[in-house]
Amino acid sequence: MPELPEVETVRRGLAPSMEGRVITRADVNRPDLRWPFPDRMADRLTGARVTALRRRSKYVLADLDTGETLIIHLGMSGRMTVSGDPLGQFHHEHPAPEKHDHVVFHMEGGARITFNDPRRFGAMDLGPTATLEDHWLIKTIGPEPLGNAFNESYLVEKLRGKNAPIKTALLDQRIVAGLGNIYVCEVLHRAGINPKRKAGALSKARVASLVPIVRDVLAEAIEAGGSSLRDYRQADGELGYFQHGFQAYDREGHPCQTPDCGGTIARIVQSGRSTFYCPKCQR
DNA sequence: GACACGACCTGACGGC
DNA sequence: TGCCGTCAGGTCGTGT
Repeated sequence: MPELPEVETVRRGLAPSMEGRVITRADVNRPDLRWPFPDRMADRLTGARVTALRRRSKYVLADLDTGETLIIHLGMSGRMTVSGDPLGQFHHEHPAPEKHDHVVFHMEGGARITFNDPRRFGAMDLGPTATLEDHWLIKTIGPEPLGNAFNESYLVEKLRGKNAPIKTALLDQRIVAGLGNIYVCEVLHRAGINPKRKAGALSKARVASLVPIVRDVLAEAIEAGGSSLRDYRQADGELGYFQHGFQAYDREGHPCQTPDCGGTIARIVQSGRSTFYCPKCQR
């Protein structure tokens, strides 16, 4: 899926066409994605003005002037694209509808936001804005990695005594929000930490070293517009470019780029998911 | 409680 | 060409 950098890129792409504008109509083309849509979702969205477009972890949050917030998750293959915005930077023409266009928002001003998700692992829900942090999808999520609450002492404390591999721990959204398979691989490679190491057995210094690396990797990926592998597109349909900067992810058999390492990137499976790492320089 | 794994879906790709 | 198996950016629920 889109991980945090991809979701942030999508949010930034959608904001000019959504923030401050009224949803004049919502086409809901099926009853559910991962879960059933909330009752009367189309009715509750129609006529609502989007007062702010935010992000929490991998969720896009559209605050509405009705007192509710639309919660959107892109799952593994979700895309949100803008078309027909005469004031924006996007294609003026509306493209022909495609298979898997599940929800379409028609915005005041002519823009159309299309949510397309072939695998339907995505989700949408509505919840009261005032108590959004208590929403069941949000309440267990850990701190934002780019915020102040994610710091060295927090991570040291959170990983203390953990038996799970550090790779698995960093994927755990309760520990830190927004990291997915790609960026955890990249972070551990940059940190020189073997993904199989037990999280609780790492020294405090090594755990602490992860914090600035997590921030750097995510910030660089956002700057590059995210990573485009298979399904991901930015809101304007363009590709992200961070995949060209991958040091480990999807590079099995390729030489490790770490200076003077000379190792070869390997692929293993942890918790059912591919891990890419260099057995020579990640210890 | 902690952890591993299956399930949810569709599509792309490689091998035969 | 076409079929089949494998894999994919996530995460909830279940079993151990």
